[in-house]
Amino acid sequence: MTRLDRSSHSGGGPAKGSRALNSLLAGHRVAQPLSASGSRASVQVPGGEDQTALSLEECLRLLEATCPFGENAEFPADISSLTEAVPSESEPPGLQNNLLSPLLTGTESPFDLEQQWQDLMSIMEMQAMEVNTSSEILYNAPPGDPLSTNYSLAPNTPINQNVSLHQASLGGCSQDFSLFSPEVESLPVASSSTLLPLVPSNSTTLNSTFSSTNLAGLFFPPQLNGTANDTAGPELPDPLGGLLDEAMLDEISLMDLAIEEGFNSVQASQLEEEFDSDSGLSLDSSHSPSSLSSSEGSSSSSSSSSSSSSSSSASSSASSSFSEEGAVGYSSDSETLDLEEAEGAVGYQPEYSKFCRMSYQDPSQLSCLPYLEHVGHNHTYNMAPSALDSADLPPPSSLKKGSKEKQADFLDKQMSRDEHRARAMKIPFTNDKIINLPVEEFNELLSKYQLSEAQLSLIRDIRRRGKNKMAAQNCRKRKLDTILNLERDVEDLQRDKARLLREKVEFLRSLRQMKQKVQSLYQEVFGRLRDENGRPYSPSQYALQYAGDGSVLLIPRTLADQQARRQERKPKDRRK
DNA sequence: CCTGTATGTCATCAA
DNA sequence: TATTGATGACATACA
Repeated sequence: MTRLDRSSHSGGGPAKGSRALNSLLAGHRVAQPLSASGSRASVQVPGGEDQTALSLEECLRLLEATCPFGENAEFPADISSLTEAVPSESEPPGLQNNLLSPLLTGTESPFDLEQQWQDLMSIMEMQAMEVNTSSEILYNAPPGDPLSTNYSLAPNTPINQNVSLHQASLGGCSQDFSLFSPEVESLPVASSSTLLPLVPSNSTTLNSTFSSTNLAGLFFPPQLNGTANDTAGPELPDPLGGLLDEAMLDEISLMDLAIEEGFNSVQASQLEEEFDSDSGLSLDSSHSPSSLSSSEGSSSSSSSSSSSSSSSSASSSASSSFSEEGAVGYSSDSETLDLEEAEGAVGYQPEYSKFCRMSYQDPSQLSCLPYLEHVGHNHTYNMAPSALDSADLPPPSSLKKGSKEKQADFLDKQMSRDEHRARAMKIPFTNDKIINLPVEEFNELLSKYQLSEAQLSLIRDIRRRGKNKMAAQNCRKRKLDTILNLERDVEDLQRDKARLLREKVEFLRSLRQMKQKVQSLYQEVFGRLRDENGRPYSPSQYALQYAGDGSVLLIPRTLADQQARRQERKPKDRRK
């Protein structure tokens, strides 16, 4: 938000006195030559007298450049009442349709700026939904609402001490940001660059919307305009004004903070409503890491987990399965095979299984699996499962028996049910081979042996189950990864949302500052105007208005309001 | 005992 | 058509 910061400090507060005003204006020095019309800014009284009280042109250009918002919709009350009071015939020539043109002429293509503004507006519109509740409240706030109070307290506002500036500064400014935009685009003022983001998106409507702008109506309090105040029409809702409430801005900032820094319980409660629509996925930051770690480890540590679980399980289960299947002894070859089976049962990763197959060809490689090292010394799984089941291992003759028993138990625990079945059915090769060999090799292997139908059926089941087991593990891993990715996406989106909200708050803050600045400048300019008798003009009777040729006109409020009202109608007619 | 988690298994579909 | 992978559903073991 550097640009906003720059914009905010570039203007500073309204200056008092000509010197201060000049310095203030110098701060907004317009680098670009005057618009095509080149006419000097002038203050015109409808009577025709041309009273250039001061360099209004620059002042008002500054005003425009400083406040790219607002439209004639600002003060329907003033407009409507004044329109009724003043006949249109009294319009001074050149007042219509040329209120802004000088400021627009010579304007360079503002498309890129417009694009920026459009982007901003789209973001704000999207997010306006989220703050709608509070916004609506503020939109409909009565004239004496906190907002009006807030803005009536604008610093250095000599004219409107007792005036509520709610309408002037808020009512319409947020309604249409296009009001002053042309200046911003056309004037390469140092400060203008800081305002670029606020350039309106629709430059084509600038002339129409701006031409009728009644600056007095914008910035002078209804209290000063007796008739207008009484006949105030329905206020147009201000889509942004409500957002400017300081409390709400702070709230949003807090929410953003909460979002960015993770959701603790308190913050989560604050944001509960905000993120109610989130998916059922747990967004708890504390949850994510744990779930992530668990999932990450699900595959990599599957072997250890399975081994630990099986080891912790009672050996009775293994021995019972042995008793069920009641197979008999294995050859020494089958011992090695069993070792592999144990591996196959534990190793879930396909790579691991392949490695196990290699280890079959070179059993010494088993040593790389620490928990299988002592398996190599276990000779008990040569015994029939029934023998193991009955716990009648070699006669209780020596201490070795105990260790062998343990090893046998350990191995049994490593064996899957299919491995036990395979052993029971005297399947002459490892489950790992059964499962992982390619079809051709698998069929080749089967053809080498004379296998019974039951054995073949078991082998096929083992292969099917083994493959499905790995598939299930992969499937679960994928599922976890998907969930994790989704959670990450949600977090990213929440971060983006928080960032956008933060930007929105900054924009609104900047906007409010600019509104105050424009208001002060207007009052400064108006307050320096003097009539032929050297007396100041009454804000209740006169208003400043842009003319299309770049001049600034001092016109009766009634007339200005009438014009504003007329301009207000035009868009509606067009819509029809 | 209940509950949540991890894992294996089956059924099914699709490639 | 057989094989294989993916996945939902269920069962089981376990903490």
